Amino acid sequence: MLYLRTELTLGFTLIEAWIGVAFDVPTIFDIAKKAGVSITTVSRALNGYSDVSPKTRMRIREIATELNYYPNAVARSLQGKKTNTIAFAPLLGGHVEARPFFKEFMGVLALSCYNHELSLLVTVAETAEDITGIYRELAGSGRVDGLILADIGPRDERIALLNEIGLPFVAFGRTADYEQLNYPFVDVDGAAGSRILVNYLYAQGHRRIAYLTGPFNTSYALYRYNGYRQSLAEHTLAEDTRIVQADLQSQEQTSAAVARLLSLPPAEKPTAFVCGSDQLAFQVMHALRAQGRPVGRDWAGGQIAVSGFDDLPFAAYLQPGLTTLRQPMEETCAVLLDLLVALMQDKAAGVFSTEAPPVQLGPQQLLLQPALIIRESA
Amino acid sequence: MLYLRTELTLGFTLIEAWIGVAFDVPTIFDIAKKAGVSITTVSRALNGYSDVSPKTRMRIREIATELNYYPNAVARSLQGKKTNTIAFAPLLGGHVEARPFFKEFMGVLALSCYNHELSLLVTVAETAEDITGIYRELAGSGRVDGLILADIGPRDERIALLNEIGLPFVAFGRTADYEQLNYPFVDVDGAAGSRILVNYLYAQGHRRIAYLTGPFNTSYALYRYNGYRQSLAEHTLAEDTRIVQADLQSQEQTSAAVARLLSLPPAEKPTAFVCGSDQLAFQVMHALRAQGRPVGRDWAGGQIAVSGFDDLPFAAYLQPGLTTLRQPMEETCAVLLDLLVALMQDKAAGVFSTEAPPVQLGPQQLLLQPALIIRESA
DNA sequence: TTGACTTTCCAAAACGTTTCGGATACAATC
DNA sequence: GATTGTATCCGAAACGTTTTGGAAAGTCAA
Repeated sequence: MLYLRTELTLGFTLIEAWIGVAFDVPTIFDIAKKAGVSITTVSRALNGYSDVSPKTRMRIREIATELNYYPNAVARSLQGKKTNTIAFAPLLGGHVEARPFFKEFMGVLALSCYNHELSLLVTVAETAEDITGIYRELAGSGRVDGLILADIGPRDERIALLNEIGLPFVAFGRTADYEQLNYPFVDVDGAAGSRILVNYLYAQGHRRIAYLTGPFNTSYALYRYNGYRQSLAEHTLAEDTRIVQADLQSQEQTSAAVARLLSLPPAEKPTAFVCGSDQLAFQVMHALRAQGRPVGRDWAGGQIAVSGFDDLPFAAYLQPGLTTLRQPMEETCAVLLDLLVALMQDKAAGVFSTEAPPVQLGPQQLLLQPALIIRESA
Repeated sequence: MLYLRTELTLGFTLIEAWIGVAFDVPTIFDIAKKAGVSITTVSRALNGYSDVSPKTRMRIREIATELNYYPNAVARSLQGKKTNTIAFAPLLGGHVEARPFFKEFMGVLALSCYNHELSLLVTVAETAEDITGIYRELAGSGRVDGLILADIGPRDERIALLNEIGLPFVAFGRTADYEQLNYPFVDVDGAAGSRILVNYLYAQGHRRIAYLTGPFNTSYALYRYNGYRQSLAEHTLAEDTRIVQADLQSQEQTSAAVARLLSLPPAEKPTAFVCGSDQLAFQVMHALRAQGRPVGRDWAGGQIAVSGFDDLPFAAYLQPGLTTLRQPMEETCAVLLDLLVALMQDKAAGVFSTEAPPVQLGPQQLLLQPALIIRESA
């Protein structure tokens, strides 16, 4: 379509508008005609095959640029070639606004795709039923070469589905049975992160450490929680010092949970609030502020220590700055794509474009380490 | 590909691995063969044409679901049908981490695409040269039906390019010459927003209002700044009360700018810091905190008022909560897609899926209004 | 002069759909 | 019995590439 500026008169009003005019995108045929060769030769010239003379190749190249020719990616993929596109099909139960991590991840993934010379096709699904059709269509349609999974649950029927379909994929996160099902994934060690954090709090003198978390339908939430439990056990803190508020899904629920914890008798009241995600920590700090309770490291002086997990860019701007565990997001996405690209080329994953090689759990299962970022909140 | 679990022996190590096995995705031919009809009939049955008997249609449908058939989207688009996919090709000069709004926008856009039953193809570009090739390829390849533009500059060569190429697009934001070039866009009225805000500050008694902004290479930054200027003029505040720090691109630069403003003699020192974006407001508050200056509404009492623009979800979590202008992001994306969908169908944009109809500047040019969100920071 | 080899090119098939222009069979009408 | 109409189906072309399996022409050695 070529758009032309024109003037239309409607009654008394003069309207300027762009009028669409049919306009042909040049194809390989146009080049062949202009160069006086066959389309085969054009194709092979443009794709760098050796069986075309330098002169012809040059001429074809010139005509191609002159005509603003770009090969039709759709025709190319139909023919069986790679699309250099991967899909990201997150499973969003409704509100994204409540899920800053999703946006963060997608942003970093998009940039990482750019570095890997890939396009990213985002197809949002809401329910698990949707996802089946979406994955099957994605596989059958040849629009993408691979798939990035996120929001992995402790048991996740999606990986069995994808194995059945045969679409190359890499999961961000792992199921509980990852050792049996040898599928490719990259995960950040949530349990290790929680242990590092609890050790740190223990060293600061904390003995009653509360844990706040969202629902356990994603396995990262479980791993993080388990790390907390393990660390308490290592420090031989009794079972009943485990003070947990789970399934927090809104500011209201979080505020209520915080109020409940604060109303415990002095001997049971926690001095530190460990949160399963930064988002939750934001809500917790919001609630504490609303109740006039100071947040900080000085628990003996009545402050309450708060920590998060993720290190969203925003965590640094909070007042006080949020002590949290950094998920190496860029590194994660880079490794995710390294793995996926290798899989799409049917190669074993070898070199990774990250500084430190990740821990290898299985042949295609990688674990990255979170880092404790100490700010003022704990 | 069908993946099978097997055991491989490498030296002494026993490795379990998934072995890829060629596996056929069913096509329209498979269904035709199984149903004993032609592929034409299958196609027409599945697409709801009337020239196929109810019995045949039913049988074909059953076989299709039994075989897990999904039509190949690539073949379909090659044939000239719609792809139900739009592209988002932002122009990122490097760091995304410094651009929370980009991630926010993309997240909301992805969800809005879901509501419009569209897929979103994200192709990040870094330089303006990249973008030419990307747009042309997108247009020629038939992978997408339309395009969403963002980060519009005061003069933006991309819209001329797209008009030449003939790919339907809608811009988020507008160039300075939008009245001459009658291209479709949706924008949020930055100038109006700034005026509302400055009026509010004026009513609060502020007379020396500083303005801090990033570079003026995007036109939203210019519109917002112009609104500030206009509002100062309306209140007959002299030109020399304009205290502007522009081209702020990092925390360091922002901190330096804040220090400069704070070091002005008492008669010139601003009582309010108006920031061109939330991101910048975060940095300003960070700097003020580092210098021990309290942020808030009580300027007579020595507090400094700080405001932002965007209302990122995070603005509410700041301490004190950030007073800012809300960009109606969901509404913007919805209207953007309404407009684009209409354009892709060669129809004039009519009904919008938003509550209040947006202001119409031109035939396909819409302006949404930001809303002042008053929190504690100003 | 022949055969072998190299260089350069191309026709046709294939990828999986949709669509155009009939074709067939049967019923209804004159 | 011929004509018209209707319901149901199908063959073949088209979309724009890549790839396969040669073909033609030229070069070189024997």
